[in-house]
Amino acid sequence: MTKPKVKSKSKAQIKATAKTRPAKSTASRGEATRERILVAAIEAFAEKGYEAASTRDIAYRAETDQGLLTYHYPSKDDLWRAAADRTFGSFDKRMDELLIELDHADPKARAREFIREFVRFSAANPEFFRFMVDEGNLLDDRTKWLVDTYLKKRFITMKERGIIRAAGYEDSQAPHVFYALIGAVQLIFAVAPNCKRLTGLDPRKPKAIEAHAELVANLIVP
Amino acid sequence: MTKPKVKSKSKAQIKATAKTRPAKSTASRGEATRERILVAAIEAFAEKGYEAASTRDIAYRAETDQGLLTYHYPSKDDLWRAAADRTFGSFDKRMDELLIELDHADPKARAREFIREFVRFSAANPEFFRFMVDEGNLLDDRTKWLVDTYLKKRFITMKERGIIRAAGYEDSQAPHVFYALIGAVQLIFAVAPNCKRLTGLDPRKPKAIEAHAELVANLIVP
DNA sequence: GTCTATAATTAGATAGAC
DNA sequence: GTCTATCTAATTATAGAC
Repeated sequence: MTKPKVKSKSKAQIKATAKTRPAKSTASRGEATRERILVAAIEAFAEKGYEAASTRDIAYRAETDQGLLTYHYPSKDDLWRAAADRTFGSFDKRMDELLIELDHADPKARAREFIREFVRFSAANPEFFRFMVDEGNLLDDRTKWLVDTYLKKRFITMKERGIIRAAGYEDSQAPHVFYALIGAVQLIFAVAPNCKRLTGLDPRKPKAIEAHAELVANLIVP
Repeated sequence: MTKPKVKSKSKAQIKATAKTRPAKSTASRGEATRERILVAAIEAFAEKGYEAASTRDIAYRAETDQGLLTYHYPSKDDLWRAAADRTFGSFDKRMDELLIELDHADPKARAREFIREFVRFSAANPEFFRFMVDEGNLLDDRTKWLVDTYLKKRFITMKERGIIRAAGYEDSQAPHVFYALIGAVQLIFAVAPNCKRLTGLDPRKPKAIEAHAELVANLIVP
């Protein structure tokens, strides 16, 4: 639990509050540790990318040590896959819910609201973009896994649910629309500190999120 | 010049061809080595990010060794700054030329052609995006330097040369337009192998580049 | 200018005490 | 389940021969 040389955000002493409650079973204590490690891993991988994120730093962020991290996740690759599973799994869940909610709207209104909600979700979960870009330019095992396990499903759904056509494009343009949409929506949140320094606008503020949602919805579905 | 354990692309034996020509001065030989190292560094930093790219691998890609790399660039940070200077410097140069070329066009046509040429340049130089995203989410010294030295100038130019207003937006929306445009234009090229596997379309092909240019120009300036 | 050898750190993975 | 200690390998930076 010693702080590694590489600096990372200081954390509130989670364990301090846990001590005030009656002791839980060792099993659920383990589950809680496992969860803290996973949350810390998502944060670290999103911040620095796979190679640059260290398991020592992740363990430190999770208020534990590297030995215990290895107990819960035998290898760094296992930990990355668990982190990606959580990130893309919750994204999938939200998008599927959303498509059901919007089932009765007319195609154009549905496409616009889908995009707006996609912006809101991306602002709250900027790690999605970092995982995708970090694993986008080299076709290693992790990249292939990410594409085959999660992105393919999303790409197909966008076509089948008519988001592409509702926005006024042919299905043959789907690849261009797909990446243009994700880039237009997510880049600003993925480089939020950069944006703040460059423009003075902090894109994480609620007003900025809504402004971005409106702008991108107008871009894609005028 | 020994190959590092971490694999990278194999290179043609540049030195072999150099041997067939009359010997050049040691000064210009050094310049050539310096240049090969810089090109290799841009490639490696764009592929893997600052931390994950190793100076040994960069030296190997440049057909030399880590000792000589350190002779030309005393520290990894120096090398990164030289690589970023080259990348953003040539981008600045092209964009400034372009604005002069388009000086006599009407505002809307100018904005559209500016975007199209921005797409073409981004396809040929995908490293721009990786540098920006890699240094976007943490406000370290390199990020601040990048924003203050290069991005600020581009952001101001886009407003002053009327690209924002010509596209039909208020200057107050400039931050949103700026990042939405860059994301919509560049993501697809930055994750080209990902796009190829996901959609079957290789965005690096000339036809795909033109299709993307047309689509994004229509998005931003309908 | 070039390259080999090496020092000082840090990395992921493992062993074992409690 | 938790944590300390340690192994092996990779990292940046440096020293010095040629």
